[in-house]
Order: sequence, then structure tokens, then C-alpha cells
Amino acid sequence: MTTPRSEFLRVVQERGYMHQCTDWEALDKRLSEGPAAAYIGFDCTAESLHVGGLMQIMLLRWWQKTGNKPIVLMGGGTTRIGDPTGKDEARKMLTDEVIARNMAGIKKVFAKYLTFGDGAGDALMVNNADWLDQLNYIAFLRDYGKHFTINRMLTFDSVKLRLEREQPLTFLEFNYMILQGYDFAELWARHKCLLQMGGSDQWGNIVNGVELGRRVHQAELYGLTSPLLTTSSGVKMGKTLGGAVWLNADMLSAWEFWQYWRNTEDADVGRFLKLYTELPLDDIAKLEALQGAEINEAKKVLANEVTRLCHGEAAAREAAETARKTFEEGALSDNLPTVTIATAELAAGIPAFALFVRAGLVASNGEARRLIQGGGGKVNDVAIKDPAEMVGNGALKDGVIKLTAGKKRHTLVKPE
RNA sequence: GGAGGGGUGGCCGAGCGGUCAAUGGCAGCAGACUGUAAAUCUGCCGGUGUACACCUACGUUGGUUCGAAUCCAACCCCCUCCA
Repeated sequence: MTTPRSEFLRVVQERGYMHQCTDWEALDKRLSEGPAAAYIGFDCTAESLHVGGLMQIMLLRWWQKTGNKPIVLMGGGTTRIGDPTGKDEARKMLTDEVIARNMAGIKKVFAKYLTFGDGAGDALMVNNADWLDQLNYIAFLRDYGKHFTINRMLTFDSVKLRLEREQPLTFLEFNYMILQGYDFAELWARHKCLLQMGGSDQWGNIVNGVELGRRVHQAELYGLTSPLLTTSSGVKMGKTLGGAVWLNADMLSAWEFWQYWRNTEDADVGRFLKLYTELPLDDIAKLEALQGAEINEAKKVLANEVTRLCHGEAAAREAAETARKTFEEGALSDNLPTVTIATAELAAGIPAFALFVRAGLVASNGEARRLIQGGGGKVNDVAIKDPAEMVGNGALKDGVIKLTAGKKRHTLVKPE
């Protein structure tokens, strides 16, 4: 792989976004000749995307930054089918209402990363339900179905895996890749979109689209996939204490989001800086080279930058400041997650374990008891011994009670 | 359609009449050590009440039994071989 001439592919190569490409040389040649349109599809399976999809968003952002037109494809139609890729069994069918709600949630995040509009380089958002929902079955089979051989479809990993494991693959799911291929061809026809990007698991689906475009429209289309990201410990990215690391603020606060990145393993810092921030590579190299505890500075930069992109400058600064106060000064910060308790109730006193449950730091009374008995529960930074210890107004300091579970999870309790 | 094997806690995977809330591993949580890292060591790891208890749980529904994840029957689903 030689150094690309096009700016976009240079970024892709240098920053580690590249896993596979259908024709790297040809794509480079094409991109160096002028702007183009590319798309990435997002199925509407949850109310928000999580960090697993962040790399794709960054790809679109770079694509736009390097002078090209990004297209965000919402899978309003394909979500009704369900992508069988990488799954052992069919996913539950989502109702149209759920899909619509999910789409509304997912849409929000893109405005933060892309500039939408009607201009040449402006991002465009489309929904494949617009063309999939009214497909005529017979006409579709005749026009497009004839280009897919079962023989070939059986060779794709997503299908092969199911067959080898002898897990059922329904005809419904089997059609997913055809429809995704059709999406690509359709986006070429509508918007001269010549590149589809996606995670490495999408390779088969993407290749289908490339071939379909060539057969139906004699178009030269390209596919490019990004690596599946795991942490250095081999864990798939995107899990945090509470669950997935969502991108939408109403599902995961900016503070928790910032914390997620701040807690990156040493070995991942450089890689993540390249993938999830836009810092110049020279700067990243310097940060990456920090040794020992120094590398914490790099983690802060990482958390600041990623949070700034996703939640905005103010939220990032606030999270950083909250962290500084909380962890470096050991002081109280107003911006920690907060729950309120009725004044009268607090005055009467609440058992410590119950308070931890109320604060959302643990899921059950039993868990709270175990946490406290294990020495992991603190009230105002002092470990408590007895789960049943009453906490009341006497614990108020500056009008709040600070609860801590373990070393990193803090919540403030305020009377109201 | 016939013969056989199997469905166990988030996952993998033991258990095959009581001592089973169910061995073990992974994941997770906490403590120690640190740097809000990794590795390591230790504890915890269904719920409610914190002894004892009770509830919920081993595909579903019934049955046998003082007592079942364990035995029986029917049903559902998966797998293997034969047709």
C-alpha cells in the first residue's frame, strides 16, 4: 500500500481506519481527481448509537473535511428485515413504532459531527425506507434478483457461518444483503454515491453493492471497511459500568462519557487518539510517548477531545473540571451526577444501603450491602462499615451528601 | 416419517432424586498494590429480610415422590444419523 495521493485516503491510512478496500489504487485515483459522495448505513436497532459506531461517524467527518459529500443512510427499511451478519439467530422483529423512535434518536448525533445542507459538500441524510418500502416484488426480482446467484451468496461469511453452525437462516434475513446491495446501487443512481464504508463485518454486504452497481448501472463503485475495534485486553469496545457507551446525552451523560475515555488503557491511548480525535499526528505521537503516570495527561486530552466532538466544548470542559476537582483535589464538585431526596425523608434518616440504591449506584439492596461490607461504599469520602447506618441531615456538607461506590463512581444527594 | 443426542444463572460449561441458588472458567463489582492504567493477589457475584428463613430460577406444562435441575408423560425448540 503506497502513500495515497488523495487526502482522504491518506487520513484513512495514517490514522488507522483502514481494514479492507475493494480497490485502493483505483479509489485513490478517483478521489484525487475531485470530490465524491460516500455513504455509511446505520440500522435503527437502538435509540442511540454507541461508541462502536463512532469510528464510522469519524470516517464520514473526515470525508467531509477532505472536501467530499457524506451521506448518512438511515436504515428505516432494512431494520425491518434485520441484518443476520455476525448473529447466531434472528433478531426479534422490531415494530415500526420502535424503528421510528430509534431513528429519531440516532439522527440527533449526526448534526454534531457533520454539516448538513444543500450545498455540494454538505452532508445528506436519507432513509432507505423511501425506496425499499414500495418495492414491487416481482419487478425487483426481475431487475435485481437476477444479478444475485445463490451460489455466490452462500459463500458470504454471514451466510456461511449460519449454515456451518446449522443455525437457521430465514429467507427474510437472507434478503438483507440484497437490499443493502440495492441501497448502494440506488444511492449511486440518486446521488452518484460511489463509496460505501462500514465496519469490517459489513464487507460482504458492501461487496454485494459494488457488484450490483456495476451490473445494473455499469458504475465503478468502491467499498472500504474499518477494523473491528477491541481494547488491548481484547474486549469489544463500548461497555461501561452501566452498559453501552451511548453517544446521546440523554442516555449517557457527558460526564460518564468523558470518564469512559479517561479510563482508557495505556496501550490504547495512541490508537484511540488517532481514531477518535482530530489532533495532528505529530501531537499524538508526543502524547503517546509519555511514560508511566505521565500518560494520564494523554488520556485527559483524549477524553476532552472526544467529548468535545460529541457533546460540545462546554460539556467537555465541565466534565474535565469535575474530574479535576473530584479526583485531583478530592474536592466536591457540583456537577457530579445528582439525585434528590425529599427534605423530610432525609431529616428522618435513610439507611446507607437504601441511599446507595436510590442514588443508582447499585441495583439492589443486597448489592448495596455487599458493596458496603466489602469496604467499597463511602459517604462524604469516608468508608462506612454498617450497611444499615442511618444517613440523615447530619451528613449534609454544603447542602449535599456525597456517595461513592468504589473509586470512581460518585453521586451527590441533595435534599429537595 | 424412523433412531439417537440435547435445551442449566450475562456467556461457556458441570451436575443427573435430597448435603443445589446449583462445581469450574470468562465477564462484572469491590478491596490491596498503583497512575481514575495494565498485570497480580483477595473477597463478592438471583431477590427480599442480613442468624435460621422466605420467594424466584435449571425449555414449557403436568405427574411420581416426604423431597426433582435430576425420575415419568406430553408438548416446543435445536442437533446427529437413516428415509
